[in-house]
Amino acid sequence: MSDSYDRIYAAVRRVPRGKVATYGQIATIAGLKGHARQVGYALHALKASTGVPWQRIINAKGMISLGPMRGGVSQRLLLEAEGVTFDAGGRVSLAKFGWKRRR
DNA sequence: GCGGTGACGGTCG
DNA sequence: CCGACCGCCACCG
Repeated sequence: MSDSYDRIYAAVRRVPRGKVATYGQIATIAGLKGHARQVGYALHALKASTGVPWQRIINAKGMISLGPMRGGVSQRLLLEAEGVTFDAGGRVSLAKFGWKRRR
């Protein structure tokens, strides 16, 4: 396990329930500013039983980056279970659910 | 060690 | 508002 991944996971854990964060935001918090892709890799390599709320991480468009058959559907259900709503286009309102990091 | 790929982001049209 | 292009960089074969 690399320290970078650990930081990413730590950043993801800071996202409160019912809120969502973008890859770029997580990357910044993790100290990997501009390396949003690495965040994606880190989460993809993440196992289900790690306790990391990976479902709260979405792209800048407010949409689920995962393909529908790659777990995206599951992610959406998890978010809706937390109170996050999706519009007709399958997008989340970042203005309402976007997490504003506090320190 | 090289080249292609990707859970992305920002800009341009 | 939405789609297309380019840029960045770590990971995998």
